[in-house]
Amino acid sequence: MPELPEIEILKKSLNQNIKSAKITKIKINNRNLRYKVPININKILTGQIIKNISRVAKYLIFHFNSEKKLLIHLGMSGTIHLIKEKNKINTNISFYYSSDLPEKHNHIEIKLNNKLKLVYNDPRRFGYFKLLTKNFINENPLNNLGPEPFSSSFNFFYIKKFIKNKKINVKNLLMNQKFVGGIGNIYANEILFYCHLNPLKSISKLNDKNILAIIKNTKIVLKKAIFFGGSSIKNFKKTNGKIGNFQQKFKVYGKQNSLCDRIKCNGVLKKITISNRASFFCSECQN
DNA sequence: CCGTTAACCTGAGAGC
DNA sequence: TGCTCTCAGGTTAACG
Repeated sequence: MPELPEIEILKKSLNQNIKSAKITKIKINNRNLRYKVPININKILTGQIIKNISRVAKYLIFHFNSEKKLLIHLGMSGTIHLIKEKNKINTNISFYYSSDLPEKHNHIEIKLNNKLKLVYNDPRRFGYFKLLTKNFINENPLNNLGPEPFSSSFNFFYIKKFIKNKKINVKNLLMNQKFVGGIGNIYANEILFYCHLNPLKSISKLNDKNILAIIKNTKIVLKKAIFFGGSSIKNFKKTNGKIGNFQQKFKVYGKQNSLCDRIKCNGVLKKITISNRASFFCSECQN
């Protein structure tokens, strides 16, 4: 569920609260995430000082005072909570809005030397922890990602080349992490609305104007979402005590049967399924 | 190689 | 109240 904007917000919150903290102990309650949590993670990371936390696409990367790195992907339902050790009172940082730490599915607990404990909660267990060391550089999932949406390498010529001889629709293109990193189902739908593009449109029929619109609106939508603190649906997400508010700005996601927001368009938003994912669009102004 | 589908999981909500 | 069914912000193995 978390896409680029939500991970970006989470990254900022974590840097504000646990940068330069030292890991004193890691407790694994359940190793069975998408991939098994490394059994030696406690031994490898205990004593490490968190130098910085960065984001690439939908991945969080913990950097330490050594070559080691910890990669975290939240999958569909992963959340990170920082709680105070002694009284278990929450700090204001958790991916979801919740006044308490959930009782179930707290799979990994990382104790820090600043009286805080980072807890990884993930009911569906689609997320995972991966250690990156020199020896495993070839297993780095980041190697398979396309450019960051805000980077200069996500440009007209790159897209021209990427879509050449490919035969998929534009929605699947945006969600393909090898094409561009960080866009998921919500933002793919929203970006296509801003582009006036039907999600089913074949990428072989995209003209130059369409490509430029994709580049421009991808940046606009993601930046706007970050500005509003990400999207919080169902369970609300906190970022330093505030929930994300971008869901209030949705133009199409989850809004089937509503009227199109665009001025001078009287279309009714539709919901269809594309590659097993819900897709929302206005059939009047997205062509 | 390419594109599509099913599978991995649990929980919330709808409908009966 | 409780059962069954569907759906969910992601990724990828397996298949044709």
